[in-house]
Parts: sequence; structure tokens; C-alpha cells
Amino acid sequence: MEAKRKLGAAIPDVPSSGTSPSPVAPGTGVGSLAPPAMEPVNPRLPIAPQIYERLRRAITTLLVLPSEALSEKELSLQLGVSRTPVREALIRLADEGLVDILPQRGSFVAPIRLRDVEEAQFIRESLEVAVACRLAGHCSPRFLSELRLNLARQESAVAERDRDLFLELDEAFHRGLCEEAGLSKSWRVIQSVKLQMDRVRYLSLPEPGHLDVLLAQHRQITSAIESGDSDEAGRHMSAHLKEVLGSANLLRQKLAHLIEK
Amino acid sequence: MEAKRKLGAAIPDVPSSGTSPSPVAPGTGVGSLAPPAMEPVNPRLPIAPQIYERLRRAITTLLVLPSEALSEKELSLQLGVSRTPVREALIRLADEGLVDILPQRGSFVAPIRLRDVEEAQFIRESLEVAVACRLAGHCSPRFLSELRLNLARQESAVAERDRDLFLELDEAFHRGLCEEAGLSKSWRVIQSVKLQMDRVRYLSLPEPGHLDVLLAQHRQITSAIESGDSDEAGRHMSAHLKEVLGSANLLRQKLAHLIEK
DNA sequence: TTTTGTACTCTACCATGGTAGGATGTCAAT
DNA sequence: ATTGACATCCTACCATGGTAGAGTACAAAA
Repeated sequence: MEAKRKLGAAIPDVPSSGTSPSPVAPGTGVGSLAPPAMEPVNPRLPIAPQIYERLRRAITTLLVLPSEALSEKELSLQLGVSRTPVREALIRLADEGLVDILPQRGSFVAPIRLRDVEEAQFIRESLEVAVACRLAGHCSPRFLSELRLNLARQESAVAERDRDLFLELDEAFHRGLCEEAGLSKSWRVIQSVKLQMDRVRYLSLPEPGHLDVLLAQHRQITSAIESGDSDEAGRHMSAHLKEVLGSANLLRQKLAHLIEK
Repeated sequence: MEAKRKLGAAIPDVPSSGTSPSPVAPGTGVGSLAPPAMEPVNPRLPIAPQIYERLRRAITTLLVLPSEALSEKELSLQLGVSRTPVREALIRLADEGLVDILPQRGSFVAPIRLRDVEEAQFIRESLEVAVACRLAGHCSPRFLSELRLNLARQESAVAERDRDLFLELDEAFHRGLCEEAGLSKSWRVIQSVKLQMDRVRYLSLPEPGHLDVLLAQHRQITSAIESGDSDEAGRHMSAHLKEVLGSANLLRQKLAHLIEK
């Protein structure tokens, strides 16, 4: 049974040596200008979520750029599926603000709207501050040790300049707080609005001291939660999340061609 | 050939006027096994959103009860459309937690999960408290007068015991705060999670003094915002939103057959 | 040169048929 | 009487064809 997938691994599934040999060699130009060259889907699993995941990744990593067209037909051809699951994926992406669907005209990668990024930051901060406040002094020892382990791994990631690993651990850190508080739906909301910030974040160059600052803030948040100081936990979380957006302002001029408004 | 409906229905239905009085008495239950009997769609407008809207209303007003089956085929027959837009509507409702889609088994109205209702309340409160804090002292005079007008209309609605009108004005009140703060996406999130609370709220019988309490809280919030007292605005908003959920606990026993966990 | 009408192209959108898999009822075997 | 296998039904899911509408390019008229 290859359909069983454990939850918790942030690594996307790799259909390693898929059952069906793709008739189209990816990257060799099937006739389009700049194909995203995404991996083919696994036909044994529900297709629509796979399409969604691939498109989401392609958009947040700027593999496809804002205002680029996302044709149902073209995508279905490239991915070797019909238009229906592609359409379902596009609808969901449109719900999350990553795609603009213009009826009878086409679907396009949404521009980076600074307004939306700032509001996403507002929503995330509002929720996570409340999560931190609620969590302060109500953690299981088991969870606190997990948190400390995560922080230790963050430290080694910083030491090794492994930015991708750090971002992964960062995500696990914040998700863990929500789940320990029994607020899984809140994390879903955060994740949804965070997509708007991810594109900007992906562009922020690895400034040397930045990760150290973030790690230090993670430690402060953890300490405040552990000691049960609700206000302090909220303050540190607020400062931490403001830090993330700070990099966006630095990019404003540099990315004028990608940003709207 | 159900596609040949081009010239038939030129009658413009009223999509979201909101004031359509539902003839369903909340306490008596729907009683019969009668089908939802929803209005037919307008084929000139995009169909899928119309289906979504009708189903959302039917679920939040308990016209269809939890764990009831929502078959794509059956709904498409009842509404006179194909299964595709029905499916798209169901997917969106599943995203919002009002429908459970079990692959290859069926789609069902989600049970009222008290956990989810409480978390929806948490999310809403976190966001709206932050909105109120941000808004305090930063309102245009024009908006404040609008707010006062809304409060006056609320007062007359309370005087006339018009609960539906009050709920409508209540929604406009909270939405207005978000929009004045330039946080339209936040309102979308609030609206999305509020769906979980709406089913419970729809069941709360009209206790005589309840609307007066809510109105008084609206006034307190407005005053705090007007005077620029951020903390006070947040506190009043928090108390106000906690009040809404309070009725849920009263219903816990009464609705055990509708509520899960 | 500017404006307008028109044919064409491309798109999302919907209808509809086919398919795989879970659920259930029936019947035989123990 | 209980249990197991099997046949049937029903479901979501996907593939695919058709349709109307918005953009666009070009030609004709002012």
C-alpha cells in the first residue's frame, strides 16, 4: 500500500520512480516558452490536491511570476491530466489570493499586492499573539522538551547557514505552538494567509545576522511561555512577526516590477 | 440536454438582498423529509457560486441537518444543473468545515463540533479585538456617523423585536469596523470561521434581554473607539464576542443529538 | 489618421459519460 | 446462528466535448 502517508513530515511527497513512465521529458521544451517543468502527478492518489500543491509551490517560490497566465488547458497538457482537477486547484488558489480568475478571460498569477501582504501579516500576528498568550503556562513538559529540541536544531541550522532547513524548523515551531494549544484550525488560517508573505520572504536575501535574530526571538517566546508570562509571550511574538515583514519594505524598490500598488 | 435553458429564466432573482425572511421556525425542526426545495439558479450568472450560497444558507439555517447526505447527483437534479458546479460548491464548503467529503463514499453536512465552534470563536475574537485596537482613534468622522446611524437602527430593531434585522445590522457593524480599518481580507476570514458559529447562533432562542446586552456592548465598543482608547476598545470587543458564544453552552444538552464531541 | 464594425481566437464554464473503490445485502459454509 | 466471500449498488472522481463571452486584430468608413 503506497497510499499511506504519515503526517508530520514537511517534505513533499516524491513519487520516486513512478509507475507510469512520463511520455514527455521534463525540461526539454514540449513546445511552450517556459514550462514550469513540474513533476508529474501520481495517478493513484487524488489528483486535484497534488495539482494544488505543485501550483502553490511554483507560485510561492516564484517559479511562475506574477501576472503570468495559468491556462487550464495548458496546465492539463503539461501535467498529463484533464482540465477538471486543474480547475479545482485554481479555484482553491484563487480563494487564497494567489491566483486571479477572470471569468471567460483566463487565470493569472496574482501580483504581490503590498496591501495584502501587510494584512496577512496583521492577521497572522493577531492570531499568533493570541496563541502565545493562551499557551503561556499551559504546556506539557513533553511539548516543552520538543520545543527545546527544535530550537537546538535551529541553532545548528543557523551555524551551518542552512536557510531552507531553518525556515522548515521555523514553520514547525509556529505550527507546534498552535497544535499544542489545540488550535489546528487557527494554524490552517495562518498558513493560508502566510502564503501572501511567503513570496516576499522568498525574495529576501539571506542577510547574515537575520537568522540569529529570529532564533533569539524564538528563544524569548519559548522562555516566556515556559515561565507562564502571558503578556511577555505575546509581546515577544508580536515583535518576532513584525521582524519578518520588515524585510518586505527593503524590497519595495527592488521589486517594483513584481509588486502592485 | 439540460443546457437548453437560455431564454427560459429571464427573471432576475434577488441574490443577496439578505432580507428574505426564512419561514422556518427554529424550535420546531424541519420535521418532514422534504427536500431542501431551494430556489432555482439564474443560468445567466455563474452557477457554482449560486449553488454555494444556497447550500451555505441551507446548512447554517439548519434547513439541512448535520450528517445529512449531500449527494452531487441528487442536488444537481433538484437544482436543475449539472454535477460540476455542485461539486465545486461542495469543495468550498468542505474547505470551510461545513461539509465532510468522504472520497468514494459521499458528502455529508458536517456535525456541529463544539471544538470547532470554540476555535472559531477564538479566531474571531483574536482578529476583531486587534481590529478594534487598531481602529481606536483612527476613524473618519464620516464613518463614526455611519456607525451611530447603524446603532440607532439597531435600537429600533430591538424595540420592534426584529431579531433578523438586528442580526443583519450586527453583521454590518462588525464588517464596517474591518473595512474602515482597511482590513477587508480579515473580514473574509472572520466570515469564514463565523459560519461554524452561525449554526449554533441560529439555534439560540430569542432570550428577551439578550439583544439589549449586545446593543449596549456595541455602544461601548463604539465609544471606546471614538475616544481613542485602544485597550478599552479591545476589552469591550472581547467581552462582546464572548457573549455570543455563551449561548452555545446553554444549548449543549438540548442539542446533544446535533452536536459531536 | 482616427474611429468603428466585425470576424476570429482564446478563455472559463458547464454538461455528461466512464471508472475505481467503499458500503451493503445475500447466500453458502461452518 | 455466525461468519466469510461475493455480487451489486452507489459514490466521488476524472476525462472530454460543447457553449457563450471577452479580447484582439484587421478592414472599412469617416
